Amino acid sequence: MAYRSTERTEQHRLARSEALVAAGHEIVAEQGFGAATIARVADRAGVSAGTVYTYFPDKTALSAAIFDRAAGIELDTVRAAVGYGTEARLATPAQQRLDALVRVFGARALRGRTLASALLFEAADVGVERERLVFRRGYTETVAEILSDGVREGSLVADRLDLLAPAIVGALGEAFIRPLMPGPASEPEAVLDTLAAACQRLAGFATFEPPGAGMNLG
Amino acid sequence: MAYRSTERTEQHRLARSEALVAAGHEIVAEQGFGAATIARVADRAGVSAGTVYTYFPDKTALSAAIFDRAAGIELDTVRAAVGYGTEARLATPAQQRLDALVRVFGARALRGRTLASALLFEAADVGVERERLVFRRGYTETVAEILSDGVREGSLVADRLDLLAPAIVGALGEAFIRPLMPGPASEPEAVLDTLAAACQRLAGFATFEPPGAGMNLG
Amino acid sequence: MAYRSTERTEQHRLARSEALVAAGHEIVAEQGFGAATIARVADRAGVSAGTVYTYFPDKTALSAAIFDRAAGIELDTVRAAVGYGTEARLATPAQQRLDALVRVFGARALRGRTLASALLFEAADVGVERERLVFRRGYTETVAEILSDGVREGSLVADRLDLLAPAIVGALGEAFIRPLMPGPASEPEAVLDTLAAACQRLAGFATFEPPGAGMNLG
Amino acid sequence: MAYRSTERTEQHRLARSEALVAAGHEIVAEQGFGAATIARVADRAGVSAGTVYTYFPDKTALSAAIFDRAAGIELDTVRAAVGYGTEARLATPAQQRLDALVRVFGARALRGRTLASALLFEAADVGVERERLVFRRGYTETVAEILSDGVREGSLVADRLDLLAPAIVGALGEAFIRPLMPGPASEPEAVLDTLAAACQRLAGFATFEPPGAGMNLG
DNA sequence: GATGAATGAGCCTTCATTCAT
DNA sequence: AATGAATGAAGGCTCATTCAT
Repeated sequence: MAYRSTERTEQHRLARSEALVAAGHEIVAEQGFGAATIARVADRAGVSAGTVYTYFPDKTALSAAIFDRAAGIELDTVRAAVGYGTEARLATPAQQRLDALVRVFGARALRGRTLASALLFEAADVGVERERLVFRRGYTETVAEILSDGVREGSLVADRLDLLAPAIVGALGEAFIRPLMPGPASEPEAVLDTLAAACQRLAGFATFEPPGAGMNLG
Repeated sequence: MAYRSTERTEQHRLARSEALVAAGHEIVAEQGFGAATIARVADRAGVSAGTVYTYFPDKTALSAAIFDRAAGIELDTVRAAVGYGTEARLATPAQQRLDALVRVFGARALRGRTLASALLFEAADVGVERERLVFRRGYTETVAEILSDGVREGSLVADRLDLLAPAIVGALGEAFIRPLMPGPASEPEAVLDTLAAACQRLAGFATFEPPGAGMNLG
Repeated sequence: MAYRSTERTEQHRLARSEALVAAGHEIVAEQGFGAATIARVADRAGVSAGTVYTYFPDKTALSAAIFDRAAGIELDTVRAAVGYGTEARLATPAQQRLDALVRVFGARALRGRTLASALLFEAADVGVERERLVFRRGYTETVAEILSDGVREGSLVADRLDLLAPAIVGALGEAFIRPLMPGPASEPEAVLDTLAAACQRLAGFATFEPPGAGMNLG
Repeated sequence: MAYRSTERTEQHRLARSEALVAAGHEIVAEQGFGAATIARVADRAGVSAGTVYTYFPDKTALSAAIFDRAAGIELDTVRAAVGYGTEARLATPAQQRLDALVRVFGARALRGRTLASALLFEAADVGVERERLVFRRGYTETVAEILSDGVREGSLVADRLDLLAPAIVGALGEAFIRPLMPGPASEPEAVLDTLAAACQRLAGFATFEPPGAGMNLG
């Protein structure tokens, strides 16, 4: 009766909720989590501040949702690029997949530094910190899969993947995202090349000639 | 007389300023930059909030000064451990010095996570971000010196030290300070060993047997 | 047909309205008027917040209706216990009826403190305050009837029943409902006995031996 | 140096704090605790809202202070009227002192109903509720002292003073403060007379001829 | 120079009420 | 008649900054 809801309505709810998260995503990408106040997010979504509370119980939940969306997109892109979790991935040598991972991650990070920094480093809500853990674990698992594939295929000798994988994730985050040294900015290409090679060494692969993009680089 | 007076005054100014920065350092080490409000710093220094503005034009400047002090101490300790900038450093192989750097840095970071996290990651004032750049450059230069010493002594083949050095710094920061994966926490010793080895590889050194503490570890 | 429809509609209206008030009653009994927000009441009644405004012009009116219902039930129970307004009441001595009133009131209040407190004391809407007046008048009239019956039967000498009756009501409310003095809590039985006796004196009856429950205690 | 504080300053602090509490007192007396918001109190004290937090840690503390002041004045007045805690009190018969208590309490309550109601009944902050307990205990102790003096002097036979005393306090509060029955308002004098007599009976004193004011009635 | 009280903008959150559907 | 999303005015609280003394 009236409203014929649960279809149109539910869709609307999702759209609104999505709009709020999208607005938050934009703000975080531009200015970091510190700028993502309830009022600002609501305003950018074209909605009043009170309305936010129809969709999220509190700021922590909104922040977490924003983080989830932003980080999820990043992680999915990287995973797609290396065939994470697929059978098909084994058709490509592990070393080449690590190379792809570094390049996809790096290219995106260099393009959107504020966002990358917010996702990886910015101190924020408890909600964000909780999600961050999940997100980092996701990256670490992705790297770990590649490394253990490498071990299995014989191209890599390594123990303590539990320490090596996060170290690689860390090196990536740090090297790509942190504002690099002032002075003549290196061209992105050179940065990518060097760090891809460094990660190969870090992982323990033998020297590697980058193959040109053989996979989807997102 | 006038001069004298000015001198005394100047000394007093310095002492006060120093007391404020020291108080801030303590607070940041205990609770991060988020807790270092003007009122709290002034209070811990035994001074009124208004007085802070006699010594620093605004909060940004105070935060920057606090950062400088805290980060400076860390950097100096690491540099002392590897003989940065001294003639004497050349008596020790580069690879061994890199090992020392990793271990000193890591040991301090693991001991004082809040401070380390604040210095490396915590979102903060513009002032802090600016200083952070300087600080990271300091580390990078320290690593770079070791690497180029290695090249000179023939133990290392590497170009693009400008990219390699920050990658090493980044890997260190990330791997030591971020909350590691949930699950069984590795013992600090194992962490240090593994990361030291990984950094050797990252740098491009051949495999290395850690030598027992041959240098001052601060 | 038209009439029928109207009747059905009217019945429906009443049912809805009643459901809202009942929901409010529950909430007030559990958590007081402060918890009886429009949204909460509507939700518990299985109705949307907007719908409330179809039945009540504003929150004040809803609160008043809730109060009316809750207080009405209490008052009716007490009145039934003392035969208020019936011919039959005169078969029981006034003093014994006052005893019954005190015990019924007290027992219910001790059992449901939150509700009792909400009805008697909780600061609330203008609407509630207005109804509270009616409610208290109801109690006062009940006591007054007993007292004047007592005068008529010769067991009591009193003028100014208009002042005596509310004083008795007040003593009841206060003594039973307010958190009693800290320290060893008296057992409910003792409290009931003592206050029943005190009310006898307050009313002006001679000493009275409580008779065992001679009336319906609801 | 500068400010020569701790004398002038401390005095000023006290004055301001006092001004805030006084402003709160006024508001509560006029409109109850519900109206005593931080902003409103600050405004009436001629101060900004933020300033309140210089003097009170949070709203609970401010409310408690307001309550303390208002209730303290009332209690002190009543106690002075009955010689509470003094040796001199024993010169006056207990029954007469109870009479004085009722009249002083009642007269003040009838003069300032909103305040009395706020102090005795209004649901409010945790801070207020906590203080209210103390305040009620104060009244109860005052009544209890009179009653036990009466027992000692032989004019009264009573056990369970622990229940009788609060019942008297309750009766007073209720009968004087609650809006009495609508209709022709009784003259205050008659109300006082009747309730004073009722309280004598409630306490268990024999009939008593009111003596004309023999004590300070505040 | 030092003080520290005062300020006021800004943050998160709640809730009675309205209105297009 | 019913819906329930949206509103916007409060409310409590924090903190960098100013200024009379």
